[in-house]
Amino acid sequence: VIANSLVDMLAKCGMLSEAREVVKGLPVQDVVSWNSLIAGYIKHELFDEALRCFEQMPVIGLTPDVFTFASIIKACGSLGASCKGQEIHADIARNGPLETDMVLGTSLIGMYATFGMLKEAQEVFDELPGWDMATLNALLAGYSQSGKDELVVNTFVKLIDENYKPDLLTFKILLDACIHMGLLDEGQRYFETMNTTIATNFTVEHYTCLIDLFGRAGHLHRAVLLIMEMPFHAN
RNA sequence: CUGUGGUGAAG
Repeated sequence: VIANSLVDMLAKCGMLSEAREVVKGLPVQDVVSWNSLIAGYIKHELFDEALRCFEQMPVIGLTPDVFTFASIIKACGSLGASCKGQEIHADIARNGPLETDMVLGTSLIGMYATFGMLKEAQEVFDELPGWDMATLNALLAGYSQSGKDELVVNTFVKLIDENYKPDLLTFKILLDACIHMGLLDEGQRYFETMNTTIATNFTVEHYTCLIDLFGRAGHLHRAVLLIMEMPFHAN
């Protein structure tokens, strides 16, 4: 247990060969040691190394668990490995109970979103027993990435109705969609509504996001106006 | 309450 914490720490710091050595030297390697290692590889974007570990697990008699799958599905997404990802998803589906895990579900949604496979993403979403903001953001990001800007906005409205509390990423996706559609006014209106109605404490980050989008969309004037309006020091 | 997992693109 203590050794696993060490592995995790080393892996998080990017000392991956050291982490691997520690795992190798363990008298009993369990699934947690390997999960930590895999998560480390992914954190440092060594996705194929993560996949290699994943394939190695059964060989040494370890059964991947829900943690392993959540990580490895993310790796498949980052690698653009859609076949591998779907293959692993099929294994997960065969495993019944895993399918209802929200974190794993979110990871799957994110993966399908990056592949532009909205139908699959939606299916995973619909099967889940519950959703949190990460799940919803993954789905919204998928819509956005596939150019379904109206769907982003509609879903956002629905989500507000259902009392979800959007976070910074939600705003980025929403505002991005608005501006993509050329709906600058709507975007800013949502922004202002959110700023006042919804009990969200807007930070300088939120403003930065909208300002950035205005600037990028070629509306420097509006960006400057916003900077002057915001209740912070410009930084 | 022994340790490990999830949320887009751009910059």
